Amino acid sequence: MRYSADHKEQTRRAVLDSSAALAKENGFAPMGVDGLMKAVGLTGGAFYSHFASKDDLFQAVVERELTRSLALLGGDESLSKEKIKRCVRGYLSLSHVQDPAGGCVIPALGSEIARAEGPARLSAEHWLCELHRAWGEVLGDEDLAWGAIAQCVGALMVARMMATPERQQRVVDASYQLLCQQVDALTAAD
Amino acid sequence: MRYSADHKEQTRRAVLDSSAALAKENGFAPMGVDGLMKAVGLTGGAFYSHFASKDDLFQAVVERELTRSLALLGGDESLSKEKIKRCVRGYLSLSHVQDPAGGCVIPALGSEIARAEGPARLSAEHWLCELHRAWGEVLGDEDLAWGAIAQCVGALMVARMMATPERQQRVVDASYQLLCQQVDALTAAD
DNA sequence: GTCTATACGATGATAGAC
DNA sequence: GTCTATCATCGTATAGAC
Repeated sequence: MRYSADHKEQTRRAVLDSSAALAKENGFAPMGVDGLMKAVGLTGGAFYSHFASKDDLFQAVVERELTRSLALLGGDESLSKEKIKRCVRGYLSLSHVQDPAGGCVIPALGSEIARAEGPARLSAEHWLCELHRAWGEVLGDEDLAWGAIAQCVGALMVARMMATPERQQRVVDASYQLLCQQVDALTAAD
Repeated sequence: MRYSADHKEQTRRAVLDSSAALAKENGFAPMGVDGLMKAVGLTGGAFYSHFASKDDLFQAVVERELTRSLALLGGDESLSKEKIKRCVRGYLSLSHVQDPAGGCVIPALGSEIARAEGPARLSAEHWLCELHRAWGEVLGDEDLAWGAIAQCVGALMVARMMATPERQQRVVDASYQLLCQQVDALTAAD
C-alpha cells in the first residue's frame, strides 16, 4: 500500500481529536464534514475512509471524550476524598469555563447526547454511572455522589452563560465551596 | 388590511410558542424555517413577516423562555424558603426530565446560548443573575443560591442522559434531597 | 488513503402574485 | 399576511482517478 501501516490509524486519531475539540467548541451538528477534514489538512472525501457516517463520528467522539474524562476524574484506583476535591477544583475553574474545546464533553455536548437515541447516549449513561459508583464508594454517600456530578456539570454550564470572567469565576467558586463543605461534613462524621 | 389588527401578533406568538417547544426538544440549530412554520399551519415564506432572521427568532425564543421561567421560579414577591423548595421539587421531577419541550430552556439550550455572543447570551446572564438575587435574598447565602441553580440545571442534564426512568428519577431525587438538606441547615441556623 | 468531481437534498432568505 | 417559486449555498455521501 502507498501509505504506511499505521498511517490510517494516525489519521483517524487526528480527525477524532480535532473533531472532538471543534464539536465541544461549536456544537456537533453545525460542524460540516468538509471543514472538519480541512482542520486536519485533508479534504472532505477522505472522511469516509475512516468513519461510516457523521453519526458514526459522533459516537466515536462521545466515547473518546467520556473515556478520557473518566480516567481523569475517577479512573484511578487510589481515589480519595482529597483527590476528588482536587479534581473538582480543576473542573470548577475559570480555565475550564473558558476552554470548552479542551474540557469535559458533558457540559458542552450534554443536550446533544441526551437527544441521541443510539449508542452515544448509552455510553454516556454507562460512564456517568461508573463515575457515580467510584465517587459513591469514596464518599460513602450515593446521593452526594450524584449531587456532586450534577453540581459540576450545572455550574460549568451556568458559568459559560455569563458574559464576564468575574461572574464566571463567581459561579464556579460558589459551587466549589458548597461541594467542599458537603464533603468535609461527611469526613467530620466519619 | 386583509387581516385583522391583532392577527399578526397572534401568529407571531404562535410561531414563538411552537418554535420554543421544538427548539427545546430537538435543539435550535437543526430546526428549519420551513418545518417550523409548517408546525403552525403556515409555509416558510411567511416567516419573514414576523422575524428578520432565524437569529432574530433565537433571541426571541430565549427571552420568552427566560422570562417565563423567572416568573415561575423567582418572580413572585412572596418568595420564601418553602416556596423555593416547592419550585425545586417541580423542577427536579421526572415529568420535567421527560418533557424538555415544556420545561426550562437552560438545560435544553444552555450550550447553544453559551455559544451565542449576541443579545441571547446577555439575556441569559441577566436572567440568571436576577434569579440568583431573588434566591440569595431569601436563602441569605449567595453561594448556596448559585449552587442551587447549578444543581438544578446539572441534575436535569445528567438525568436526561440516562436511558431508563428509574435512573432519571434517581438523579433528580438525589439532587433534591441534597438541596433540601442545605436549605434546612440554613433554616436551623436562623 | 486521498483527491476531485458530482449527485442530491435541505437550508436561509428573497421576489412577486393574491 | 400568506403563498408559490426561486436563488444561492451548504449539507452528507458516493464514484472514480491517482
